[in-house]
Amino acid sequence: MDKQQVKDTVKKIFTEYLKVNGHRKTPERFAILDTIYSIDGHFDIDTLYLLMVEQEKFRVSRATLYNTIILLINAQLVIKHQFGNTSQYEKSYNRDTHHHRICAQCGTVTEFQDAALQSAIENTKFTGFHLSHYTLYVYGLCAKCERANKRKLKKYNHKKEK
Amino acid sequence: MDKQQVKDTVKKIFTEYLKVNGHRKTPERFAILDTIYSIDGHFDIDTLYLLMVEQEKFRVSRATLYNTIILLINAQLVIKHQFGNTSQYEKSYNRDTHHHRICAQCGTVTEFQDAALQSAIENTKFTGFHLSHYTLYVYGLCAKCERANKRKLKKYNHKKEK
DNA sequence: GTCAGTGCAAACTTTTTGCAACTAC
DNA sequence: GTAGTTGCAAAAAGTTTGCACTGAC
Repeated sequence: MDKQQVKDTVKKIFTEYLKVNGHRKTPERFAILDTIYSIDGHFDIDTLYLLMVEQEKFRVSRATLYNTIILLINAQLVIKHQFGNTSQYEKSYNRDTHHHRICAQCGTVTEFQDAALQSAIENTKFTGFHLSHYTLYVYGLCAKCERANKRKLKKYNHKKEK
Repeated sequence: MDKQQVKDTVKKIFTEYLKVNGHRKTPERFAILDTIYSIDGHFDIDTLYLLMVEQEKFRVSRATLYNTIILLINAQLVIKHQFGNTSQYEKSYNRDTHHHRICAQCGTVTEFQDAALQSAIENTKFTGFHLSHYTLYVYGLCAKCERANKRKLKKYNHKKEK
């Protein structure tokens, strides 16, 4: 599915969501949805705000972005991450499944894919819960930080032996 | 392992961590570690602060809690979650593996366990990354919200037919 | 004695809220 | 016309920072 097709589809889904839930179909809301589906990867509210101002497609306030993104999350068109201290968002429709590997020490986040892992999660049965998506955050030490720690330990042991 | 044994062990691990990294062994730090390992489940900084004030064991400032918890995370004795807008923490040493099921609509978080899922994650091979722990957040609709949405949809379709 | 660590308050950042103006229905 | 939505600014909530004081080494 190409980008424009995805945009058309999510617009349809959002329109239906708004109708069913008695919300108005404002131009701001569709401009926000369109902009989000132009972004690859993660973004935060401020980035989205600046991007929309920059593109001059449609000027919206931060408050409206916060309001609208809640609707999009409920409509299952956007998912929310919370790495670090600002909320990160990403489109969720027609997006490849991926997991996040986070260094507990330096905070670097990298994406990875793993078919076995994916099917294990997707085959998990839930009762009284209708699965829509999931986020797996794997924490550990990246190679760089692990080396740094080993150096520290070595230095300390060396001192102790003196 | 009983609670006191766990506390003793983590105290030893933390002491070693402080030594290796050239940090001081202050009474505040050990009081914080001890309090955290008395808490079952999640907590946020404010809850921890109030708990320590209440217990009158050791009065520490919020700033010290923030400072210390970063050390504990680096020492891999505490893990950080970010549901909602406040950071949540939990002890990580000798804690049962569990996953989190989150309702995308009402935000309710429940823990669950699944052996197949756990082994799939733990058997995933990483190169250049030393796994320490992971968090799996499964999002979806809880039974309650799903029912609510179906009612809304029905109401809407009913209206449309008129 | 020295300097890392602490407490306090102020600053900063992100998100939420109140209210008047606007507009989709 | 009317109620939901928007923009703006103020407020709230969580976290970080600066600085003087304290205490671990």
